[in-house]
Amino acid sequence: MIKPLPKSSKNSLSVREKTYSLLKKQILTGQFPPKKKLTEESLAKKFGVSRTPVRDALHKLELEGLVKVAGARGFCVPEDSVEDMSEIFEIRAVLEGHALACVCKIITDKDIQSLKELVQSAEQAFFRGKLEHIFDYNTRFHDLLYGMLVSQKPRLFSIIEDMREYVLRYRKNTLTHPKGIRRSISGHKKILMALELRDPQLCERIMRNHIYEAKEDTILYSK
Amino acid sequence: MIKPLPKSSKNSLSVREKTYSLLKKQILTGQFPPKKKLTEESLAKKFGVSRTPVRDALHKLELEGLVKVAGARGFCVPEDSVEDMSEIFEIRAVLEGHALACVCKIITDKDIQSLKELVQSAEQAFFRGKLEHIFDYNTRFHDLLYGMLVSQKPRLFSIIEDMREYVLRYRKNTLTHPKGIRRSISGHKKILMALELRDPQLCERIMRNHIYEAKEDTILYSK
DNA sequence: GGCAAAAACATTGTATCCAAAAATATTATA
DNA sequence: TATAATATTTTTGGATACAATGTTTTTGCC
Repeated sequence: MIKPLPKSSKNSLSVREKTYSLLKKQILTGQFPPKKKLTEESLAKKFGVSRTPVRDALHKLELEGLVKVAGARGFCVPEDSVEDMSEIFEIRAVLEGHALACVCKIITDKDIQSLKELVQSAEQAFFRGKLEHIFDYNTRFHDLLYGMLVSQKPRLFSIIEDMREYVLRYRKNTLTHPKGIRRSISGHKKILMALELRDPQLCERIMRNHIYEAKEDTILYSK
Repeated sequence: MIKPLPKSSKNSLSVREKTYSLLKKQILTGQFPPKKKLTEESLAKKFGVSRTPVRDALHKLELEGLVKVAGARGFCVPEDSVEDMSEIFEIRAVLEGHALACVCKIITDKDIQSLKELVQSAEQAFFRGKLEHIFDYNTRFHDLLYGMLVSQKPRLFSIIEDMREYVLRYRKNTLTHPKGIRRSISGHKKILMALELRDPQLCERIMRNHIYEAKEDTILYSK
């Protein structure tokens, strides 16, 4: 017998969702000069949609801190601020420290192996001078790591994702500096070690430290 | 000479903001049965506004986890789930632990004194059997504590606020049980002690523990 | 009566409209 | 010319209209 159909999962994104992710991407890749006012009308024209989905997107992005209200009216991309970035990294350190402690309780040997391979690939890319690949390996390392949390701790996962996304644009600078790369790779090795020991407290400490290092480097190299 | 005017700060809330907080309040006080579909139209009629601000409010509340998409269409208040609540408390433990460590670096003796008075008031209310006041003292204790963070760590503050708000409805039960109250008050005393010592790491440990206790009690007494 | 197709209905998504508010330009006056 | 009052334009907030898409009910067939 044929089953009663998988309930037609909607595969086409709504205009709102498309507008939202497009706008977000453009903001994260620095397409809008900070402080410049974003008007609904012009964005709507740019994306070929009406003001409604643009408004929705702007409001959602405001909650994420990617745009903020400009004076009494309208939105703009906020200026980069060290304090702001610092705070985000601090929150990340605390949350991801906890997340790694959770992960170490459920991770399999196989997953650890995959992570190891990613670190090795990053290291090889570094030695071969392929600095532009390192950012990707880095991202995949973290994605694989936290992907294990999605089902058990969906909220923790999504807050972490938001925060990482937010600082992504700054990180791109850091991870082209040899010193930043070396620190990052050695940090990942320590993480692997802590995971292999399945020691939650150690995991937490190591991850916190890893992110504090990332914070330092990001502040250093974004100037 | 008269100054060029303080730029007329808007004091009247927009319809959207009013709708949002009204709906939120009603959800948090359990006015909508879980799983029942919330339709924009009916809410709009109920609040005497159009669908637009209701839609905005629903989308915002979705991000906070106070409503979730129901099937392919519309929203509903999610059912209480122990896993969900547990996760929130865990995140709170981690974030508020960090927050207290931050607070202990900037808190004044005067603020510590105010906190002490709040704890004493709560204790007296407990001895006098005024259980219904304890919840308020509790809230004021936390408000005063984290209020010190607003300017320096606005994001940390607002995440913590969201999480606390989210579990508020469950806490109300807990804090009418004598055992829960006793644990809560003794937790606050420990927090004060750690603050007086200005020991960040101790602060973090104590606060984490305090919130884990709250989690246990909440799960226990909400059944 | 039970099931499937289709029609009717309900509800959301998107666009547009209008009014209120703010920013900007213009004019009058000193 | 500088400033203040006022008119004009821009832009947003909120309501409404309409289209698209689910959902439910009805109807016809076996």
